[in-house]
Amino acid sequence: MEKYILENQESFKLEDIFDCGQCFRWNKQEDGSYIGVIKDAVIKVEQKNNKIIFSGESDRDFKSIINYYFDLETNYSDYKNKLSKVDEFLSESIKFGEGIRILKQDLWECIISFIISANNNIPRIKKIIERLSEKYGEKIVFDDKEYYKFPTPEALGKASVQDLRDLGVGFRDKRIYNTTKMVLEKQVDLEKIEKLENTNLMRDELLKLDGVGPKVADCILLFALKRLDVFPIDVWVRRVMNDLYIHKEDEEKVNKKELQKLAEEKFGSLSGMAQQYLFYWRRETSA
DNA sequence: ACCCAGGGTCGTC
DNA sequence: GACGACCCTGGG
Repeated sequence: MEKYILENQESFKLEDIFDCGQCFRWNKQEDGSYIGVIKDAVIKVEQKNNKIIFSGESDRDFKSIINYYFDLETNYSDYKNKLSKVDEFLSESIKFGEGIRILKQDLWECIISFIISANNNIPRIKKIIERLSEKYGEKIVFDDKEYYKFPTPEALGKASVQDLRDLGVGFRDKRIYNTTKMVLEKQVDLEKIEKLENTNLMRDELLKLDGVGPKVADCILLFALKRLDVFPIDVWVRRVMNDLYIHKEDEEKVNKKELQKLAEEKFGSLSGMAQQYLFYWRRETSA
């Protein structure tokens, strides 16, 4: 068992990081710690006073996995200072979600996870991803309990449309099936996407995948490819942006272009960060 | 029991 | 560009 301890780490609260909607595979334990699977490693994180303790096992360098995944080279104070100056709403939302960090998640896992997220709710999304991993992912034993890696494209490629439907993914069965095929056949080359410089070129590639529309593409860009200039618009973001800035009676009539433009003007290259603070704030504070 | 919404996308018009 | 359909589950 390896351990890695951080002291006085700025911008790091487990609840904020794991409950802000960016990831689906971290589960809170009874003692307040969280356990999750990062690629091939099961990791446990606990936060006590000013210490953050990571424990787990991995073939790769434990510290570098953590440093990378939790984006520990980035200083979030700079982001927060800039965004807090935008207006009182941002300042308020940042105060609420001060411990948020944007995780650098696996691209493939992120693609499938957000295809599943379409017109779905978070508890169900998490359950579906667990079932997919149990059935098609490799087993790992940690602390005498069983965990499962997220399935590789090759492993998931063994599932038929019907297999997926039987697992409870619903109408997303064909989308997952088709996207897996496209990735396996390299009609969309994930390694190439990761090397692209331009956000729009990356998005164009992602949009070729079945089940990936503008919203899902932007989530993938933000949560796996670390593009902070995107602004994923879902029902919650539309809601909070309308309440704060637009004030239309019927929030469904707020169009996406208007919101994209507003985000670009107000948040610019930090739009993705702003989106997370606003989303988390609005979702957690509304009954 | 019934209705509705949930981190949208797709096919069709 | 607008519109309905779409699996399933939890909550009112």
